[in-house]
Amino acid sequence: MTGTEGIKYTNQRVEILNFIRDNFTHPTVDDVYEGVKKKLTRISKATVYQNLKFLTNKGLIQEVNIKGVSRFEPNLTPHHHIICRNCGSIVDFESKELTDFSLELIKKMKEYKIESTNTNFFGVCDKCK
Amino acid sequence: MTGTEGIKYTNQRVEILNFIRDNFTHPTVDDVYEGVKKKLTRISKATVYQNLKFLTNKGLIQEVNIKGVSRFEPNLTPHHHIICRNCGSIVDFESKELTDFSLELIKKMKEYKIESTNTNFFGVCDKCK
DNA sequence: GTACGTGCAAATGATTTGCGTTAAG
DNA sequence: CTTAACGCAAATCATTTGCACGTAC
Repeated sequence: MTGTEGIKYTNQRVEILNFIRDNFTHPTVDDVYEGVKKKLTRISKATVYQNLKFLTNKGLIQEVNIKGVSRFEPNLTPHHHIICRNCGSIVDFESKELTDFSLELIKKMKEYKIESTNTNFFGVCDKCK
Repeated sequence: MTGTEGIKYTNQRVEILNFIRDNFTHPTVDDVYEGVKKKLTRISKATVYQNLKFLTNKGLIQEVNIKGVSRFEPNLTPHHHIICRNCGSIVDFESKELTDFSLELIKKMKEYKIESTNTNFFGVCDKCK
């Protein structure tokens, strides 16, 4: 893993990182706080904020903003999201095909140097149908 | 235009709506407030918030959240966004081809009833290159 | 005339910051 | 030992709400 040199692995930081790595539900700041607090009862929310920013900057986790809410995920590879407008659940949608198609299409826009792309799908999940 | 019956067209509401209809830069709440204040100097920010929500609910404008910031746009048709990571500029990218491709692809996910889709492109614009 | 909208100030909620203390390397 | 991280409380910033007054229809 690159960028991991010189990181102080405090208990708090490790628990936050592990929590996100074990969670594919795209937890919010509060989700992370509540989850980590079960092990580290004295952790403060400021520490959670600080570490989520830190880990994101280090590229160890990724931040996604969905409908104005910050969420965090361990999946660092290019992918897409399917979002249920009823229950708010979010699942990853891996499709290199879609990523490639999007990037190919955007090449026509010569004014831009595009670096990444992602597609959001909004609809209703199985449970909510 | 549907849904426009029974709307009280106050000065404030009309100016806010016109401001967004004339602006294709995806203004934030503050951008709208500053812009409309030039004509209606006594308008309050609460009124701007209330009307942006109101107009969005009525389907007269659309809200997009980009990197955690709420923005508003007059473009009601399905489209995509190109975002410069340097200057933050956002431009619309019309591509029925991409929308259709995305929707076709997602049909394989039988668990979901997808209603809409949109793609964000991140990169560097001409000026910032 | 009535219901809805407005402006203002206060309330709420999310996130950041300052600072004295603690712990990783 | 030294520097970065922690916990806590206060500060900041975005957004919402309560209410007395104003205005569209």
